[in-house]
Amino acid sequence: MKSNNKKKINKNSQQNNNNGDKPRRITRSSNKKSVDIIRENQPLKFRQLNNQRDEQYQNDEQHQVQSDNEGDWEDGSLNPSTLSPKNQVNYDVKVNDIVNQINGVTVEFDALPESSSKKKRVRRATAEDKEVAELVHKAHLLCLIARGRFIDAACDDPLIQAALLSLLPSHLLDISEVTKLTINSLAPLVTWFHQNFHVKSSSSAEKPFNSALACALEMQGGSPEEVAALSVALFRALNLTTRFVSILDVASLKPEADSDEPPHLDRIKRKDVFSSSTLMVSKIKEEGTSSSSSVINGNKVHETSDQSTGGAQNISKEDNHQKRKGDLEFEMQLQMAMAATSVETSEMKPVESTSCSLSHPLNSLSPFKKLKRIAEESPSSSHVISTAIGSKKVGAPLYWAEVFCNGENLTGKWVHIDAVNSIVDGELKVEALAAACKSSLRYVVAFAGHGAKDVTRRYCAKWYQISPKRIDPGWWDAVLSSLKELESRATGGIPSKEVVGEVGQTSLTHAVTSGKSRLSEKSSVGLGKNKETCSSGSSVYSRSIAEDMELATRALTEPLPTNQQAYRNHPLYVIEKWLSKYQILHPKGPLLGFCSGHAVYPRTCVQTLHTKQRWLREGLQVRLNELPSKVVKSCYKNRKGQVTEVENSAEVASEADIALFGKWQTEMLCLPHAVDGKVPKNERGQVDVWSEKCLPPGTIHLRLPRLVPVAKRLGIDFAPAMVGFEFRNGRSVPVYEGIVVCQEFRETILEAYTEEEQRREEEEKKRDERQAMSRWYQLLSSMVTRQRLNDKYMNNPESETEYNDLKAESKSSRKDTTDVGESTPPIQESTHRTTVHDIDGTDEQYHEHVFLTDDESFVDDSMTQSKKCRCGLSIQVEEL
DNA sequence: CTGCTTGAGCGTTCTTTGAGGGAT
DNA sequence: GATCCCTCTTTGAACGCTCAAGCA
Repeated sequence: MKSNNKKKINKNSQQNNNNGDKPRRITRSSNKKSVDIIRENQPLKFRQLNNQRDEQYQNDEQHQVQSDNEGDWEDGSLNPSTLSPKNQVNYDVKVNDIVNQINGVTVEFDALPESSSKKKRVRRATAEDKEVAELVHKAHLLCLIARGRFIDAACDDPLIQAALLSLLPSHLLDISEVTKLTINSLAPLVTWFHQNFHVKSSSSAEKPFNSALACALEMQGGSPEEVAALSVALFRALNLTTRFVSILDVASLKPEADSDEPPHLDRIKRKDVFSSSTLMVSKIKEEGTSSSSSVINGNKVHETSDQSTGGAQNISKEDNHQKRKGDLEFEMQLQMAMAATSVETSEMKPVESTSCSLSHPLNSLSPFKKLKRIAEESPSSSHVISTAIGSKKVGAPLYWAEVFCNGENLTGKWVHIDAVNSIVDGELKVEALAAACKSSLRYVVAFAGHGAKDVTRRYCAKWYQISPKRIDPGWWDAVLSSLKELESRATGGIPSKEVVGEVGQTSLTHAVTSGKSRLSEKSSVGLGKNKETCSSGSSVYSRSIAEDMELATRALTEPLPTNQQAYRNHPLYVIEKWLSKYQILHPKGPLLGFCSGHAVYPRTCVQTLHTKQRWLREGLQVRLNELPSKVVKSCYKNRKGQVTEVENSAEVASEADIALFGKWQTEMLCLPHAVDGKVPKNERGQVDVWSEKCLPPGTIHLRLPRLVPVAKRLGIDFAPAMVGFEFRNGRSVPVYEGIVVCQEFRETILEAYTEEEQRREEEEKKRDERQAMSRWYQLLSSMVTRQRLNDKYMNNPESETEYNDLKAESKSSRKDTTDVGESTPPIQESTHRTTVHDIDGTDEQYHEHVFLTDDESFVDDSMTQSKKCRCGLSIQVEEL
């Protein structure tokens, strides 16, 4: 531990010294150094360290500085940040004092800590932080999926659907009879909905979602989530195949990503959002009721403010600024999900008249000025209703609908419909709008039939920016796999088995055959009665597969990024600049374009290079006459002990270069075949068994211990099998496991090994028994001796001489028993003659009991032996 | 505002095949 | 004298990734 600390300190100190403006280290390695500091009049500067970890280091450093009693010199430094704030007033003096105490010298400073504190200390997230953030991210995702499924189910509510239909003008009802649905045919419906339903304040966060939806229906307005859900319900009521789509505004995968930015930046961002032309949903001001409308990007957007209702939505920044915003969002979302799901089965209560005014605010739009004034308000005094509760990402489109239009393409098309903002087929606008509202488009999930499907690709043009912010795809796919199946069944995407067979999508075949869909009757009514949905499998051969292909195509046709940084980890494209040391482009083409003068190639051209030795581990060898694809400098030529040899030796230095080869330069490993029972060995007389591929032909690796003596005894040629390395005692040590022998000796060796192991086990068993016997004998002898001595001396205090005799006898008795060691105890050899001295102190005559073997008898169950003395005394002895 | 460079911090990867002394 | 066994000590440098700051 101590050495670890020392290491870290040294590293830290080295790094500090590398920087000219960094603190110099006060070291105990030489007092002369400290004197030199004065002589050269070089200033000492200290860096302000803020985090706890560094304080720990500093404490350790101080400790080292002050503990002069230790034998060897250790590096140490002094940092003023460990002083209390009060003490920092006299910082110079105090540090001088401390240093004086240590070294007896004077140190001058030319900088106060304030100047060095200008540079902010970067606190990096630890592995634990990242793990916690990932867990929060996952849990939040699951909650949001649950929430989405619940809303999706609410959209299938027949009462709500019926109520919506009752409001719909009769001429719009005809859309349900359209056989070839197109975007144009949807436009009037969306326009009507947009004119009649608006985003406004809502106290529904604490209500069951069905009740809230009914309330919003009656008010013809509600939260963005409710309005979007109403649009989905309307489309479903009209027999249109519809999904409820949501951006899962989930807590960041990166630790502390939300809380790093200072409050003033948050304020600026929020202000920007409200002054931006992309505002789409309302911001609620605490005082007064207002509504507003604005025209954004050609789309008319209504803004409605209302009395804030407190509760979950009233999130004061002052209250929460200490908390991680992502966690806060997660908690709020969790509360909403819990509140909503807890009453899932409850009856729909009558809508309260107090919260659901019968007056329609359709014609009460306030002027745009009002909105602007709201935006200029201090955020600390305002309360924001966001679709992501507690989120700063106000105005971002988070909920919309997707309607399947079978008349759009050959196979139909899922069409984005944001009825809240009256946007039809605006899938390309979503990312830009979300970005404008500082919202991240990490997960876009479509819900239908209690299922869910990730459709992020449809709305995301720059996947390379999104991908690093998402959870591990394996976990995400596993979570969605069963939900995707439900969604596909509900939207008519699951094809017949024959069709699946044609397409070759075995995974979907599995989805069909293993179908455990619990698609409710209600949802099937909402989704399944659509004529186009029920069209024959031959025409709609597989909606789900077609969509998967569409999304996959988008993934492969991403436009080239315009900045070269984006190519660093881009999944599709690469520029040579960002290749790592062991990578190369092969083949170098096709050229896809240029970015800042750098040629762009497909990522598939990137090949990983290895040394010849490294390829051997893969069971491959570099072909003869192959030239290295790349030569890099060895980073290990100057390792300890080799420095002097390597110095000034260009020849050796050139040998230190590492020749790298690509996989295309290799072939299957061709090792010499075993001949005449001889195992081909390497220069070390062994076989490196990195894998089975590394075994010479005709040999076999026997991974058993203690095989070497067996093979030696049988005279069979073998080689130790080295399976890897491990670091032990500060160095790399080869690890051997078993031996390599020719295949023909396999059975012979294994038989001999089995016999040898049996013999060894028997010997071990005998040895253990002997040890046990010996130890029992020692124990019993000690007890008997002790008792005899007690009987003889302790009950009859006598002279000092006798007492000394007692001690001497006791000592000799112990010695005797010790000397017996592990030899066979005499108790076993003496014709089973066991002696026990009489412990009855009342006997005047000393009697030594003798247990003869003739008087022994076994007690059946307890494995004990009964022994009798001629005097009548009997004892029971456990048989060993 | 965006993109690039640079530096720092942290985690991961790669490296690699003992020597000496005492007991038996 | 040969052989076996135990005990030393507990890598560390380079690289990759990410982020922040500064600059153009």
